[in-house]
Amino acid sequence: MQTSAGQTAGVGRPKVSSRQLIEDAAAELFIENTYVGTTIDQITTRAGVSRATFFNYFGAKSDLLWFEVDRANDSLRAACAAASATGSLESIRDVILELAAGFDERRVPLALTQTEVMGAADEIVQSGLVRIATQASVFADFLSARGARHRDDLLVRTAANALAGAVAAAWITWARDGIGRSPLEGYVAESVDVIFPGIRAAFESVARGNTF
Amino acid sequence: MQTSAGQTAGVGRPKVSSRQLIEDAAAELFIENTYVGTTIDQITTRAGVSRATFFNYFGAKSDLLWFEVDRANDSLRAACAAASATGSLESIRDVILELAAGFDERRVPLALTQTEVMGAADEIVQSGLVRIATQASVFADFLSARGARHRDDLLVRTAANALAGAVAAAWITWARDGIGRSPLEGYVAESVDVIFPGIRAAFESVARGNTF
DNA sequence: CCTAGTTTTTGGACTCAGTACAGTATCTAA
DNA sequence: TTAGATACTGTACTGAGTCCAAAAACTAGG
Repeated sequence: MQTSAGQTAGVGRPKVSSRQLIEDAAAELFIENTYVGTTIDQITTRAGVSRATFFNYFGAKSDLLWFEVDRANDSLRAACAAASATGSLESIRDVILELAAGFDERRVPLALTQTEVMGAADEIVQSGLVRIATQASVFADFLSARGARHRDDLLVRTAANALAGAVAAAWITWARDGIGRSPLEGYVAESVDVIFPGIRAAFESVARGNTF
Repeated sequence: MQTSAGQTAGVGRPKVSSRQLIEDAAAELFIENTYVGTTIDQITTRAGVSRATFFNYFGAKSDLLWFEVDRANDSLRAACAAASATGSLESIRDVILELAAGFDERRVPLALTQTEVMGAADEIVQSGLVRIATQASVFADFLSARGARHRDDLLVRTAANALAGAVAAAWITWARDGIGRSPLEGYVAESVDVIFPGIRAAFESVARGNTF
């Protein structure tokens, strides 16, 4: 769950490229033996690193499935923080679409290649759901800042969850459509636009002082 | 993950009330030692049952946190199946509200009492997310039947996820509001009505043959 | 060169959830 | 009584995740 940049300024024992080694070894082994059929021991052995080191870099085995998404979520959080200062409520939509547009089409998350192979083990599903929830949390922060409402407010939570659900639907459908699909951005736009007008209306209604 | 009704028609060794014994022992121990601080061994020992029996009744420790919700989801699935034969798209809203109205206000899921005590361990969050995903899956089945579209269709998925997200937002906010809150049904209605018009419109637009 | 301080890496012991399965207990039906 | 069915138990195993003390590799300062 860490994304440590690892800028060792000089002091202390320097990092070996452990993180990258582990990621690569894992990617190989997942292809050979599937995610479930691969143990952390095998990964660290192939990476030429001790098992304990694994947990210096990753909080859980399932983190290996979601680097791309985790990085994307980091970008999302940054973009939201920037937009929440200046932008309107509408800007959340823009941020979401930009993120989708900027996502490297060729780097489909490892997780999704795994679900194609086998029927998506519980562990994979759950770790994916965590990422969706994380995204919802980012949305909630943005919306509560924009709407001047509490983070736990029903409207904020509803909007955040619904948005995250819609985005997830788009990403999953896009991933399932396989090679030859149209760009991710279009999927996300379609999906979000089903939901967004209702959210906009609700926030405007609240802003006008109607009870909610 | 099972909810076996356990109607032993007669043949075979009759069940002792193992399931109930386990549930009760767990509820006690969770209060005494919290969820994370309780092991399956302790639960089965107090229940006077072997550890192996635990896994005859529950697929995972976290299932103990969600009986009520799992039962509610079973009802939901049944109601959706019934409604998908006769009702309109609108009936999904009715089903959701009925479920909320029928939920025993005093039986707040064990999970939520746990998150109050401590900061919601990952395991608890994840098992909760699984329930939300299950609900989304039920919605997707209904919507694909009603809309004559495939279960993996982008619109179906979007609507199902957004609905599930909205419902979850309502339940969580309701639970957090603690004693003295207004009925759950009101929360759910507010939440769903932010989302639902957009979904209705999208399905109608599709039904008219517009590209989506 | 030596030393002190810092950070990464390692090895090993541990807990606990979840799986597998063979064997036993308790019931019904014939 | 016996055969078949189902519920329960004991036991052994795998593997994820935690903890911690110690070693390794480096820098800076004397």
